[in-house]
Amino acid sequence: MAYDAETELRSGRKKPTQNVPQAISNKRSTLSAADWEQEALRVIAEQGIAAVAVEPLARRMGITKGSFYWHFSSRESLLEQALISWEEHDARNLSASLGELSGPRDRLISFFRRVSREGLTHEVYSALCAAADHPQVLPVLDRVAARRMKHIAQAFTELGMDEVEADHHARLTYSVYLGFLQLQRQRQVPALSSQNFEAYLDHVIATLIPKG
Amino acid sequence: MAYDAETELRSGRKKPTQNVPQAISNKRSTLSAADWEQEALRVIAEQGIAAVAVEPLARRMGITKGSFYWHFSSRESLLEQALISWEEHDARNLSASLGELSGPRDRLISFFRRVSREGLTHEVYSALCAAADHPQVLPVLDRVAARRMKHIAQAFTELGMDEVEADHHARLTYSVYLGFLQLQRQRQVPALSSQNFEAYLDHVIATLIPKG
DNA sequence: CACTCTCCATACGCCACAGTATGGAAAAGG
DNA sequence: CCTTTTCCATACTGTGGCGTATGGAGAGTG
Repeated sequence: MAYDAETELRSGRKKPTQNVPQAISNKRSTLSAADWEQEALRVIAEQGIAAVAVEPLARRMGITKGSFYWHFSSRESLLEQALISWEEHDARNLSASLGELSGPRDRLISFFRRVSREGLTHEVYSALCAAADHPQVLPVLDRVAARRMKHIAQAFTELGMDEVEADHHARLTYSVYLGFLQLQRQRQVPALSSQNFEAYLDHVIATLIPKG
Repeated sequence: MAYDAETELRSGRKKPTQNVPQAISNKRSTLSAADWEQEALRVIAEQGIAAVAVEPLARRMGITKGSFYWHFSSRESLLEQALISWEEHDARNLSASLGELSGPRDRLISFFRRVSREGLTHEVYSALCAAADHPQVLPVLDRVAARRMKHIAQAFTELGMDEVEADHHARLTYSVYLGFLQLQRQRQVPALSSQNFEAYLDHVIATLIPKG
């Protein structure tokens, strides 16, 4: 696995420690646009898109708006950049998973298991799903979902389904994933590490993935 | 079916037509708290919870805040009342569907088919799911999901599953429903009336519901 | 050393919305 | 008919965020 929760979003440069009592003063003395993007993605994962506000974000980073508007023209452009960055990362994740496993059944199982790894990526995705009405988010969501479902449908085709059935089954499978994310946001799902979760996952796999 | 998109939210009393150029001036000359609640639910369905703001809502109803703060102590209490009202309505829907169909398989199929009817109820639910992080919404979501999943698990039990398996399958089935709502919000789902949708629905039923 | 360019702090104006205060019109009750 | 109660309009304060203007410190460069 090339990415996990730790390395997903490289932890970035921090600020120059001026008068902020945080213990994380290190690295560079100046911020880059990428730093703002990564912090925005963290906020999205933690509190959703609506929480991505310039001034609170700046406070969170121990800095002021002055910096932000030097790197970005507006809040909107930050979102745009952050979303692009995240989407590219997600696309890399997907093709990476394609390369590492050969069998279609393994790839499908890995798709579900991936939920418990890559925490931040899925938290961001979950938050984005919650903002599907946002004009900047919707196209990203569409592309990501389409990519993933195509990936899944391909696997089902390899398992012997015809194209129409594979498409339906891919949509169904992906819906299960989306529904799981929703239930997870409601904390109505067993802990990812519990054995109850493992039992559920086995049930899902047994129901959705033909025994190859 | 006791409720459909038209009668779900009874269209309520409107305002006294003072200087607002709308064509819907009728009925009572004074508003009730219930009118505010219903309008709030419509806004939730259309634009999500965040769009439920006092002044915009008042403008939408052709009235001013003065009215609102006579009926409610705060925006928060409006949300509280509206959510309670919706939850009660949804609970009635559920038990109504329990009464009208006898076989468990029919009840499960009807659960999915119900999505295309009861438009407003599901639009509200979909919008609430998108705001699962909201402290007032979360408990409502929990209760509603729990009720529905219990209902579904009961049907699967009647179809011969043991309790654990029925619970897992109910969670899985409900996840499919939730995922469908998500894809619907992204407009990545065939139109509810299309034959493509019917084909997908057949696939879902064939995959998830044991042939009794 | 002076000069420029990079990055950030500070202060400002603007707007949207929450909630309050108060008065007034119209219906209800006597 | 007069009074009380119900319901709403208007005007106000306060808060929080967006975007702008401007100046200043620090590093890099001649």
